[in-house]
Amino acid sequence: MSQPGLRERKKEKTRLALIDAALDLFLAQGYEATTVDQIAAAVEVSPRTFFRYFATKEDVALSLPVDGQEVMLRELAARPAEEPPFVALGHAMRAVVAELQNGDQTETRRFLKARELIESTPALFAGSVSRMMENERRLIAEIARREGCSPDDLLPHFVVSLFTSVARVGFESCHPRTVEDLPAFAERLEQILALAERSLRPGWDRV
Amino acid sequence: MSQPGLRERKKEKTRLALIDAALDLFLAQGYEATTVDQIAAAVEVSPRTFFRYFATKEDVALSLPVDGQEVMLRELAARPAEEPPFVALGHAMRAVVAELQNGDQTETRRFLKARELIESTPALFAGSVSRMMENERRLIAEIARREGCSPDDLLPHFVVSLFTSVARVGFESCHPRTVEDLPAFAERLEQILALAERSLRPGWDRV
DNA sequence: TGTCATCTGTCAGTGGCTGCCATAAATTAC
DNA sequence: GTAATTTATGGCAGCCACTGACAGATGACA
Repeated sequence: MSQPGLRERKKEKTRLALIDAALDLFLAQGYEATTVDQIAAAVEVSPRTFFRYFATKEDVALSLPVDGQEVMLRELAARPAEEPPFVALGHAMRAVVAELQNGDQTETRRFLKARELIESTPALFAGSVSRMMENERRLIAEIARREGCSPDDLLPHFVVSLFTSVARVGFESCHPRTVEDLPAFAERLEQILALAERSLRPGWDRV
Repeated sequence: MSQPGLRERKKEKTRLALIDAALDLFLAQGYEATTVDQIAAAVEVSPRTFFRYFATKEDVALSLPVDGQEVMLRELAARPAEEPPFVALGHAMRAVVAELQNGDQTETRRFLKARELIESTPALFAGSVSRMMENERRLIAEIARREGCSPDDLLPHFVVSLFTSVARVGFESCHPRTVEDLPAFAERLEQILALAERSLRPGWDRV
C-alpha cells in the first residue's frame, strides 16, 4: 500500500499542510498581509523550509491550479487522434471538470478554496494568468504534434488561444466556490463551447 | 508652446530618463541582475525618488506598452458604431500599429526596445500578460457599451478574448525589433485577422 | 549498526519597497 | 519682487521576500 517511503509521505504531508495553512491565512487576513513566517509558524516549520517546498509565496497559492493544468494536458494527450483539435480540447476540459466533481472531496474543496482566493486577489490572479500562458505553449506543442504540423504554425496557436479564451471566460463568468457550484460551472462551460461552435465555420481548426 | 509648467516638464524628463536608463541596463546586464539603485544612480536620482515615479521595478519596463494599450482603447472608442465589434477592434489595432510606424522615431525605438526586453525576460513577460488582462476588462466594457449590452454578457467577453488572442499570436509569431520590422509585423497581423475571418461565421460577433 | 543520502534549522545578507520627516524647488498670492 | 503655499526630492530606518552556506537531524539501505 505504502508505495512511497516514510520520507516521501512526510514531505507530501508538510506540503499539503503548508498549502492548507497558507490558504486559510490568506483568506482570513489577506494575501499580502500574511507573511511567510506566519505560514511556516502555523505548520511549525522554519521559514527556510517553506522556500524548499515553494519557490515563492505566490506558488503556495497557485500550486493546486497549476496541478490542474497538468491534468488537462494528460487528458488531451489521451484523446483519439481523429478528433479535431478544438473538440479534443473541449473533451479534455470536460474530463478535468468531471474529475473535480467525482474525485476526493477534500482535494476538490482545497482546489476551489484556492480558486476563490486567486480570483479575489489581483496579485494572485495576475500570477495565475501568466502561468496559464506558460501552459498554453505546451498545449500548442501537443496540438501541433497531433496534427503533424510545426508548433510555429499559425493554426495551433490560434486554436489553443481561442480555446483558452473560452476556458477563461467560463471561469470569469461563473465562479464556482463550493462543490455544489460545479454542475452550474460545467453547464456554463457547455454554453460557451456551444457559442464558440456556433461562431465558427465547420472544419476551421484543421488543415 | 510650453503648456505645462517647468515642474511638469522636469518630471516628464526624469520619467523618460529613468525609462531609458532602465531599459539600457536591463538589456545590457539582465533584468534581475539590475538593481533599482543602479537605475537611480544612472539618472542621478535617489532610489526613493525612483519609486515615486514607478510603483515597482517591473513598472519601469512595462510602462510604455501599457501606454500603448491606452492608445488602443482611445482608437476603439473613436470607431463608428455601425462597425461590428471585431472589425472595430481590428481597425483600432491597425491604427495603433500605424501610429507606431509614422510617429516619433525616438518613441517608437524606445517602445520596441521595451517589447524586445519583455519578450526575452520571463518575469516581465508574465507581468505584461497580466496587465493585458487588466486592459481586457476595459475593452469588454467598451464593446458592451457600443453594442448596448451588459459587460457581463457572454458575447463581448468572447469577442474581446478572441481578439486579444489574435493580437497575442501576432506578437508571438513575429517579434518586431526595429522600425524596419514594423511593416512585416503589420502584414503578419493582417494574415492572422484574415485567418480569424476565414474561421468565423459572418455576423458571429453581433446579436 | 553503521554508512550514506537527504531533509531541516540557523544565520547572515541582498534587494525590493514603504513611511516619515526635513529640505529644496516651483507655483501662487500679495 | 517678496512672502506664503504647494509639491518634489533626499536620507534614513525598517519590513519582508528570498538566497547561499554550513551544521545537525533523520529516514534509507546494506
